[in-house]
Amino acid sequence: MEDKIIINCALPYANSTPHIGNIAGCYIEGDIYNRFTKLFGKNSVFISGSDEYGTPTTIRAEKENKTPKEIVDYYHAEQKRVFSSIDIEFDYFGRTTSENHAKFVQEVYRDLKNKGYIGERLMISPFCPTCKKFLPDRYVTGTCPRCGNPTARGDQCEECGRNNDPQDLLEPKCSISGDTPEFLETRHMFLLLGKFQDFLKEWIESQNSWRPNVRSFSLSFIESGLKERAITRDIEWGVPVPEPGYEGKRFYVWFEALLGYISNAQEYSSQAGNPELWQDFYKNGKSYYFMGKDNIFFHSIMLPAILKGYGHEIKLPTRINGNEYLRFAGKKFSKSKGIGYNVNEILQIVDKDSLRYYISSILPESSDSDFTLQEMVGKVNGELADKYGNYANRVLAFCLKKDIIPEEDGIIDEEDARVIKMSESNFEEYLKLMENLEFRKALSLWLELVSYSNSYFNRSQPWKLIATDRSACSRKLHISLRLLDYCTLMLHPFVPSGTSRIWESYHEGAIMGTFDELIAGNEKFTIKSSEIPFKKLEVQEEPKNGLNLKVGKILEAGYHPGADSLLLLKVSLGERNIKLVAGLRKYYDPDALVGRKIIVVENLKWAKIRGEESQGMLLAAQDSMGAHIITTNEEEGSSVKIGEYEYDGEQKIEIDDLKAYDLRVDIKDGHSEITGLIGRNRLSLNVNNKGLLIDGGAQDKSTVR
RNA sequence: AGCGGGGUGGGGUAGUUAGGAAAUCCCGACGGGCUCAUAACCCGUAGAUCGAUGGUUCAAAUCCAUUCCCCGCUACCA
Repeated sequence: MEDKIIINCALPYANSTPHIGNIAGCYIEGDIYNRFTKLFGKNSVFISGSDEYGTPTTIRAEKENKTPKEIVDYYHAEQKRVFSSIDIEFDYFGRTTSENHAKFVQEVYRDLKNKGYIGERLMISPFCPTCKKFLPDRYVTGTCPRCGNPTARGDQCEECGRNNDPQDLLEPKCSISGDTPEFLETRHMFLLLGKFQDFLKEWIESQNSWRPNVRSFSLSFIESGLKERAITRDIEWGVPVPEPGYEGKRFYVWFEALLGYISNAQEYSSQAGNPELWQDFYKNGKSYYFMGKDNIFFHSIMLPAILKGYGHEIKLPTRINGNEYLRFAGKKFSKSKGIGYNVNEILQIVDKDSLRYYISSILPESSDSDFTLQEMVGKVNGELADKYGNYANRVLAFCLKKDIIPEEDGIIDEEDARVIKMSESNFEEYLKLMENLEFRKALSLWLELVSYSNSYFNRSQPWKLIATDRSACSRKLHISLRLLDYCTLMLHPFVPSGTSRIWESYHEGAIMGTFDELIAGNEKFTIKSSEIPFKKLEVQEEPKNGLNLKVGKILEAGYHPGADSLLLLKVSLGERNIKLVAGLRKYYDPDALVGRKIIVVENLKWAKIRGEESQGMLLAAQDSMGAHIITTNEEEGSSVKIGEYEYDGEQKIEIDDLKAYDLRVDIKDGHSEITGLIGRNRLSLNVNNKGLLIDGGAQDKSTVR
């Protein structure tokens, strides 16, 4: 009997719009695999849903003066809309605030409790007498015991990064009422994870098909010992705990959300008119889970422990597919810092097919990968539009224009036989890779076949054959179209819309049914039209220099009182003086710096470093010998250009923005210069057309910052 | 500085888990072909001592050690 397959994607948290990093790290892979399994005749369902409980939702609701329900309603709808805007089609996209979900979570909880996998423990938690409730750690503020920051939070101090317990804070306050919380005992239920330690170890060790990163991460986690974990909290927004005395408590999100996979599948089954359907999948089938690497622990350890404890014949995950991160031009995608695009924004630049193609070709399967507009344009135009799109168009347009019907004529020459064999073996290999979730490799195999198809068409020269041997011409075109069939179906899971368009332009039906049926039905083609299937992208960015670099002269230098690697400098920029903090203490004596000319990044956001304000930053080259300040003989206050580009910006920049310019030392023919990137060009920094100097010299390719 | 991930032709990458003859593919450069097609496609050429050093081995991009550099997160980075 054919395997049943359930495909799950980590439930997205219902408080934001997914960005490209989320899509690439999880959802698009699920969608690709789902489309693949369906196209190749497997019985699969693709399920996810929004994760709607938890403290971040409460916080957001308070900030926006809304109820948590209003927040999650909005984002649930938003997420559905965003996924469908890029053809990510779930069979069911549910939500953890459903009644059924709560019922199922409580059922699993009772079962685990009865079997002795859950124990009650006493904890000490901050309780606000004014608000009359226990406070989440982050709702407690106070003075950090390490650095003295008076606005540290109960979970972490933003100033020194220390991870706190709320009890550690001096003069703790409730961040809502401002009153001093009491530390009271409170009871909570704990999942006794340790009971599963040996089982999990053995189970994970036997999972040979898992990616190495997932397997080794999980094993090393188990190696360090599994501790019991609280599964309830003193909060209001969550699934109620069916336990006397727990009326004011709720399940902690991670425990409850993991069960969403099954509760969503149950809801899907009911909706499909067969409430027991989900059992087919979870008891007799395979289950695939797609997620980002930050979620591996929950899926490879928590979920299996819960399912194992619960039993009821539910099978443990078949594959846990943890992905690395997709970065945007080298930086982590971040809404709050405005790095990268969310899906809505990127769709104003590219169409969904191009976006899906590009993301598929750089999926962060085994290591972090970079999303850049430039590379996207290159790949989409060169591969999707030029090679594949143009191939479809050139074959179809030829047939239409010359009014020739591609048909077999019973003859197969040596060349044809070789091509057919090649396409078949390429396809077999593709199937193996797809089944093993190696999507990037599968896609590069596809590209190989596209090139091969173009090559065959070139060698066949149908434009000549049509005059000399119409029958052979028709046969060659027929084979060309069969190659197009393979290319189109292989690409279909990745780029569903565009491939459907192409398919329908030369077949009677749509891409419906299984691969075998589709291929078998193609003894004859009915060419209806030929259009350019993929438009080329035109994304151009005017290169500009947003770095305001000025020559400065050090007036005073001294030690930073509160840090052992920092210096404090007073610097003249000509018309005014500024204060700088510099990490040079290990390499420079303050006295030796006074009077030196330096290069200052003038439009850097001011920042407080260990209590001292830094109103810019000086440039220094860093190599294995240490730090070397960048200097010049020109007047203080002079501007530094990158190539011919003068400063052209108004905004203050973040320190991370410097990385885009990739300032570094370049040594050519014995001469050192400082260079930076403007657009694609690496240009040298100069003041009044004179190059910059490096104090003491530095090694080639040293980073300047 | 701590943790994690990497250094492979001009750029981007595959190959490293199980060491083995000529190191993969895409872009770019150069030369050629074709004219059906989206100035597209196809063929060919050049270009890499696989970061460095040392070791194991008949054999190392691949294993071991040391080291340098880069990136991400964190930070006494600014």
